[in-house]
Amino acid sequence: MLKHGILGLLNYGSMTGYDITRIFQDSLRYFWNAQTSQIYRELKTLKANGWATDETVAQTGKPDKKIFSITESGREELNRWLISDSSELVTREPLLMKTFFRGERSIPENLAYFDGLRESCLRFAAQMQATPPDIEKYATLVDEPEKALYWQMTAEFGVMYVTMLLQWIEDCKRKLSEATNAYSVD
Amino acid sequence: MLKHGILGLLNYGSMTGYDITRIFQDSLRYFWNAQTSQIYRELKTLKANGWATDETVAQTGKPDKKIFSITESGREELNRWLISDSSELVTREPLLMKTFFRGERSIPENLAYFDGLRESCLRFAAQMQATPPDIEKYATLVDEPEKALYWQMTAEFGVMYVTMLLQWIEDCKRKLSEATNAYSVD
DNA sequence: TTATAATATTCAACAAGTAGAATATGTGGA
DNA sequence: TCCACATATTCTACTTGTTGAATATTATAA
Repeated sequence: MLKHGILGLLNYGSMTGYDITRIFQDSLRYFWNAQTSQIYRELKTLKANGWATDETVAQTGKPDKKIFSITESGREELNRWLISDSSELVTREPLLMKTFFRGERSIPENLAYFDGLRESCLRFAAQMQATPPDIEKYATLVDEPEKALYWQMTAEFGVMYVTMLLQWIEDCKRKLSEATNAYSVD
Repeated sequence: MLKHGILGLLNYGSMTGYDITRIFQDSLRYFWNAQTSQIYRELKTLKANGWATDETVAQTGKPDKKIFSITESGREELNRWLISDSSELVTREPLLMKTFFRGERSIPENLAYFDGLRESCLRFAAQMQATPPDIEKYATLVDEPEKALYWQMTAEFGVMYVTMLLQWIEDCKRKLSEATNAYSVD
């Protein structure tokens, strides 16, 4: 999956591992967390598969860099991936795993747990609000402006997701308050 | 994470790898996909860490089984995990990775792509509707009925998530229709 | 002068997840 | 009789993701 994400970026234009790392941090981080080390490793795999080539460029004032370019075979692979069937709705939701087993802890502690989640959501939402300009920035990467449409969709997913999460958290807290009232009749 | 999920189940009562596999398929599959081979492997790790013990029980008419039980140290680990900070909102959303790069494909094809996603969501929603009885079934596993409250929360997350997804898909399709009208003026 | 930030890449070790087959036992139905 | 099914576990090989450090160059600011 990360392989194909990188291939997708290279398809916009040749770039270095460093560029890719920054684009991930700026734009794709909201739905995919990639470590620098993993990006460089996948670039090697891409090259080994013949999906990309690299060229070392000496620079003055900066370390040398390796510019990666997608190959024809890489473009084919990208499209193969895009048209492949993917009814993969279920990934892993660490959040829910931890919620599922919270019966072990007290209701007040769990209320605090949900408050913590709420803060994370608000931080995330604030970051989402702060970053739309980045999408504009990378829009210069592509030739046709319609492509930015799909980027916008993923950004909107982020907004909807965090809104839903906040709603869910409120529902959970309400349930816990009701449970507190129900179990502590004094 | 899977380790702790298994630990959480063992905390409800001693059980075999086979039991755990079925519980994952019945109840936790909606937010965590676990392979049988992985479950058995993690059980070995749990034992190696001293978090669980196992006892082989011979059966008549069925193969022998290994019943795993959580240890005191395992309970401590479970609680350590539960109280540990986890502002891990961002996992990986393969769905969005594929959406992000759809600019490569035509608008009609992408409309079909979203229709496919919609079908997956509807299937998922139908399955969600069909499975609530399973939660009731496993409710007999626990001593205190309040614990089922948290299971219900994760189930409701599933419903809200799929509802949100369907809404998002409609929004995306609408955007694409508008784009079609905008770019093909004839 | 010294620290630090930005640029740029690499590596080792480990943990976690995927894919798929292999093995074994007995029941119930066609 | 033979097949499918439920029960129950194991294994190999591979891919992917995590952690954290190491290395190198130059500009800029304190």
